[in-house]
Amino acid sequence: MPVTIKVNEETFTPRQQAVLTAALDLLVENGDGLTMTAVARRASCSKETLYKWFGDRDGLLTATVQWQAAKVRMPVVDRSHLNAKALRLSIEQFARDLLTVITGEVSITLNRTAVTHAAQEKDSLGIIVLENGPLAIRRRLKPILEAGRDARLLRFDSSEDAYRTFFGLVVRDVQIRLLLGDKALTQSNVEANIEADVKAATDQFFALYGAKANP
Amino acid sequence: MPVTIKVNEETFTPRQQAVLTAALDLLVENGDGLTMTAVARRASCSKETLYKWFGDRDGLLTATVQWQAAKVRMPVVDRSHLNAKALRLSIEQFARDLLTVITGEVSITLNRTAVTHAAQEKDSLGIIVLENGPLAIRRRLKPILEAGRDARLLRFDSSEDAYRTFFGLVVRDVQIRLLLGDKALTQSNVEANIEADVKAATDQFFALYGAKANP
DNA sequence: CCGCAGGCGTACCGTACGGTACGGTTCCAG
DNA sequence: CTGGAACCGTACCGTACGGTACGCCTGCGG
Repeated sequence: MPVTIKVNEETFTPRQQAVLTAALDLLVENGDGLTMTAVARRASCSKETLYKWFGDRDGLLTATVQWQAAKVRMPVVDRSHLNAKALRLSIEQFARDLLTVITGEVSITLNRTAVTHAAQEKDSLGIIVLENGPLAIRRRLKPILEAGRDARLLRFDSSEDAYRTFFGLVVRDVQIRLLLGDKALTQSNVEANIEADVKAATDQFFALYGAKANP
Repeated sequence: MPVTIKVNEETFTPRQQAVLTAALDLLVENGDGLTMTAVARRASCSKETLYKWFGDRDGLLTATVQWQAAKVRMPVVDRSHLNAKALRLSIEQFARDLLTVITGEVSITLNRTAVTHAAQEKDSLGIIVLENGPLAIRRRLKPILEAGRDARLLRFDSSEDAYRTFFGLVVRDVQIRLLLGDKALTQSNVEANIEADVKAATDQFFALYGAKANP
């Protein structure tokens, strides 16, 4: 059984990327019903090629998730002159990005796929999703938070705790409800409220961690 | 194809409950690999009986989730004399219950199963899990919050928003990381920190919604 | 004692799908 | 022009699993 998982290798030929796009499309529209035959037909390639390129079904799945997750790129925040207003805008931007990503159809599909995968003692997809989702935001947000603390604009002991509180304030129960297919949370319904939610979460975050807040 | 989904009928004979217990055990230990043959063997019953009782595989799955989810019962909080201390203890208790439930192995399994199910345009399991998980807590917490507001101990416009903020402060990124199989979050690791997390979340909740907090 | 309903165990069927093999085509190097 | 590498399309294989059929046993009402 050829494994050849190219986890840390995101270089795919255009043809391979076309295959991955087809796989992702099938994943999004058809739910979990991703079959090798379907991918081959959709991408107009042979199954043999799929197996040559990706090893097995898991390899194809991993490559798809890896490749797509890596495409999520958050805007870099200017950290040079960090007054109160700029900090607040940065935080708001992170909240907006986070909400936009997790409510997107692709993100929901990828998270569902990874959760399903994790239910079978396979945690590779979960790690990839975590790494490119929450943890990516954390890596980018933490320096901002610490810069804010250095500038006496924020107050906290652990930037890790501050980040996780931020995550909770922003995401709340939206992600789990979307993953569970809650019909009351249509995507348009959520998107319409993103701005209000962003503002509310940012207000609450500053209420808890702003310099003027109680220690 | 006999359907006979007994969604609002949680009366199962002891023999049927033994079957459901076997199904749940298999689900927990074997992940997604729940096969009718395995359940029949584990429960020492025939597949034909399974199909007679539960219709099909989905029916068995639904009955299992429904039956188990309904077993989660949260303690009722005394609402009669609601001073500040009692309110705080109640809130803490809800936070503790919520964290304890969602970090439990059974809850993780059920949520994973429901998410997997939702990836196939089947939202019945998701609804059941939602209904008996977050929404059950919401139903019980909201009256407490509103009583707290009536007693001038809390301040908020929408009890819905207050509840969802509470959920976010308590759950943060723990649930999604557990569902994705994050190895850094072993169950024991989380359980050891539950008390500290409960206190922190409650503190933050009161900082945001306590009567003395900024409007 | 008889008959039958309920249920166990097992054999069986059909199908879907992962994975492989193979012939045919295109394209490029020499 | 020729050999070969890459790849497409498709046929094929093996297996796992959902669902059904059937034979047998047990308990119980009459």
